[in-house]
Amino acid sequence: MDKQLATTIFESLASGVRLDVYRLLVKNAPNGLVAGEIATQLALPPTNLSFHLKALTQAGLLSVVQEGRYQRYRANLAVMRDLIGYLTAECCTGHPEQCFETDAAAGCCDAKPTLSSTPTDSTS
Amino acid sequence: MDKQLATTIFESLASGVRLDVYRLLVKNAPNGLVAGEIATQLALPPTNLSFHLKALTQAGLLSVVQEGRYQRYRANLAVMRDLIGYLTAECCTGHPEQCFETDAAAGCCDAKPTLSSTPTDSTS
DNA sequence: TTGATATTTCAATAATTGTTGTATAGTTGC
DNA sequence: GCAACTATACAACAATTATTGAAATATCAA
Repeated sequence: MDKQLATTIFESLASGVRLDVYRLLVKNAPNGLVAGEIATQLALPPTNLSFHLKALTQAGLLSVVQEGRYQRYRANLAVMRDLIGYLTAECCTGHPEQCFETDAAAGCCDAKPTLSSTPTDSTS
Repeated sequence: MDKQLATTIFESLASGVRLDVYRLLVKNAPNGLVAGEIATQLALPPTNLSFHLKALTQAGLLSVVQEGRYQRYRANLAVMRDLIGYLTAECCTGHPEQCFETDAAAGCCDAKPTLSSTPTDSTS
């Protein structure tokens, strides 16, 4: 994970449409969905969906395989895991006691609710 | 965390400049830095930095307090934690065995390297 | 007060991104 | 071969975002 890739990934998720697409595929992991199913569920014109699927795929967030005349898209969860690592890897240098309490992504499947509402200190 | 906020946060990080700023402040949590220090470290014109700081702050990723004639910016780690939860909360419905292995954000401070191929690059 | 410092706001411009319709390419089944 | 279906590529236009310098606001120090 380098800066260029991280920026590309954030750009990919910085659109309501693409965020919907990505989350839909996270929810439907690991089977994924074919393009037409995504278009139907999100009520998007195929041209526009294709534009956004391309962006997500080029960022590495999705992978795609051909199945006959269909294209099946899947969320690439490992990339998200690496992105989170990139954001948090250097945090709080010299002050570990102030860090994330996380557990964070463990909210997935392990369903540890320890994090959802606990505020750290706060400034606001 | 709703879709609008998540999109705003991703937009905030979808710029090389803002990603640099945010990571610099994560690294310098919890003390934060004043605007001039950020400008110096990242070699940015103050006008441009102010533009990006405003975007990050409005997204909730940073908080700011006035210290005399300085403005001190800090990364709001709780927001990032919630964002990660938003992305992963519904993943793999019905197929938990295919999920994130994470641990992910625990890379912070706990420094469990179990998850990533490449830990960091750290050059901005 | 005056002058220096720190940061933001404003306005103009440059650059990028999103959406849509039409056209194209590949797959299936007859 | 042909026609129907799935999806992507291209082109035009609309909309948004990034960058910069000049001016404004606020604080500090004498």
